Amino acid sequence: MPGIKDVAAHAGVSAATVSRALSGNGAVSASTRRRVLAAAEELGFVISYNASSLASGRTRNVGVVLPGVGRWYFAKVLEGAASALIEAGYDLTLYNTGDGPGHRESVLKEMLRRKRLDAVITVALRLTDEELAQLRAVDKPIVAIGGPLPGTAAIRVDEVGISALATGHLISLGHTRIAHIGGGEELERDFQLGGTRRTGYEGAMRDAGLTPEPGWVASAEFSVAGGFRAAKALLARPDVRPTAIFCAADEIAVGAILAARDLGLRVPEDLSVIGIDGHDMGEVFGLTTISQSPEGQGAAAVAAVLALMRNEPVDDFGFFPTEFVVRSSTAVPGRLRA
Amino acid sequence: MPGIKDVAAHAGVSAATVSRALSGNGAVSASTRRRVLAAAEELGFVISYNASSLASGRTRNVGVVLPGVGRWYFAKVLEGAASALIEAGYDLTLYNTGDGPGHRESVLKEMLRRKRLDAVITVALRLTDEELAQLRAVDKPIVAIGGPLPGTAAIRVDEVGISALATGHLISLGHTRIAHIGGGEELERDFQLGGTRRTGYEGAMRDAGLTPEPGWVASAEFSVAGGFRAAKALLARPDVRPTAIFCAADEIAVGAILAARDLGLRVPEDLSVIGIDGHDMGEVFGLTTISQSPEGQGAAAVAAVLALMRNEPVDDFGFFPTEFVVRSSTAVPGRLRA
DNA sequence: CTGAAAGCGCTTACAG
DNA sequence: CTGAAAGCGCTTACAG
Repeated sequence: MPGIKDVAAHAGVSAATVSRALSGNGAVSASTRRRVLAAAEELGFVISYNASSLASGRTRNVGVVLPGVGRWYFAKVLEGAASALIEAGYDLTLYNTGDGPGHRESVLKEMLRRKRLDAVITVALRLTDEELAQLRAVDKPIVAIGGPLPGTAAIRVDEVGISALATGHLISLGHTRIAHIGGGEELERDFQLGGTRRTGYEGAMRDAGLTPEPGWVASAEFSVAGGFRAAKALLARPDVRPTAIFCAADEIAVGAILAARDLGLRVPEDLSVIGIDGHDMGEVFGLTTISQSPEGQGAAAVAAVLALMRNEPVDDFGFFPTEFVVRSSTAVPGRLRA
Repeated sequence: MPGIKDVAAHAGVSAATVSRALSGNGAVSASTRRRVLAAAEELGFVISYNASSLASGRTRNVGVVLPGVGRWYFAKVLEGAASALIEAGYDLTLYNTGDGPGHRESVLKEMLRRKRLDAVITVALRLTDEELAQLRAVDKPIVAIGGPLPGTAAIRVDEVGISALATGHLISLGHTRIAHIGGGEELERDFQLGGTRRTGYEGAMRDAGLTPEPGWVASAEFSVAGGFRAAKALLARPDVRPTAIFCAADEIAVGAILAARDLGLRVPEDLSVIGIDGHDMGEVFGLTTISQSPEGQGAAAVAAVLALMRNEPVDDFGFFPTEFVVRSSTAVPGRLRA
């Protein structure tokens, strides 16, 4: 493997000049630069990031910390971040806090501090004060997606707002018997989505003067199976059956639609269902949802992190934009039909 | 940030001894080791991987190259690999060749050669000879999952065998009109799953003396929506309608089940459907499938890579085990019922 | 078992 | 614009 010295010899310049020509840091005459680039190309020179990092303190590597990659939302965020980082010439080191009891601790305590990172992007992570202090001690730019980290740049959608919007959509159609399926307890710790989305639902209900029946605020895993089970329970008793369900995630919503079909209920005639996400599966089910482009969130976090590394101010871009996608799973409730 | 010298001073030994005590390479007396560990702990010492890598040539970092993370299979493989790597104290650098035209090339040409990797795991990647040569030039252990890289350790399921098994299951139930939905063309380039799975299907059909109608071998995106569309087309003409479909992926199979329901066909009474994967969604749909544990494949690849790095021989473990999961989406065809 | 010293392959003031 | 030299923070023969 040729090193910078080989390139220098080949181009008839010093290693320092090669470094400057290749990195763009420092002035180099056009003709010298050309010679250096040609020599590097010819020899197939590839820089050693370790040496470069050690000498410069910059690593060209960004850490992405998330609670799992199996779930749709995380995978999409990761995809968006990976794409943006590769475009910018950065490596992506993946830290999965979710799988395994000690992993979360070892990620936060050790991995992140090994000085191999220029910046950190966290996804849907709620940190304890101690964990946050550890992260900050690294003194690198941090951008949080989803989970607001106090005092940190954040990419986040208006959870309460879109939840109220989704609930309001059902209300405006004439529904009064509206249930909600949110995230389960284990999810609360990190994701904290459940809480905020439920808040939006409850606010919209209250504002409309509606009171959910007991049991209408359920929780489920963020999965089709989770939604299926929760909706089955929710729809089991005909006397207190809701006419609409606002689900905190599209996968839950799909599960709810399947549960309804399973019980012989028609969607949307007998039951309206709305989700949040913009999951690819939504189209097949005609799912009305609020699309939140997780890929876009990942890319936005990368942009913010790159700006912070250049010491550019990151304007507080407010909430990440979402899109209301109306399909066929929501409609006027049956009893109001002509 | 304290360095190795600080620890050395604190423990009253040389930096060399600290290095040996902390890394385990080289002999250190028990009492010295204890003092060093105590000093490191007290100072909150965290090693600089860059410096360590530069000096030793080992990076404690494994690269994982895959064509995307959005698809279920990849996300699960990644999850399994990430978990196993963190357990072993390794970082995981993610390379996504899939998103963006130039990404594949830049990953293979540049990123992988930056000497920041101890080993590489590729997932479902079919490389050109040139790309393979580039990869090999890095001279690090390589383990391929799914996509067989000539001359490389590989984790792979018996694609042809399980496809024949799935098709055979339908045949043994009495089906003769069996269609197949495989992966689309764009998938072929990297995944090459479609091809081998179709081969298994065709072989089983031939062995049973069955000839598929024209149009019964369809292809789709590996997604619910893709399967839905392909199955809709497949089931459109009642005169040549199959009584069973073998789908190359569970997501396709779920799409097929939804398409059947949409057309008023009952599963399994009017149509049997079988998939491959073991997708979490399968249970809700009662999907019969062949489960292939992608997390397990990711973990197995990590185990192989770790062994190779220790210069241990990696036994050719044959095919990665799969599990036949019979649920309610497959049954004796309607016309044979009592 | 331990230490002094060279070296890993770059980057960057510093001087010209 | 360019080069010589020091240094980034470790590891590892080498010598004792």
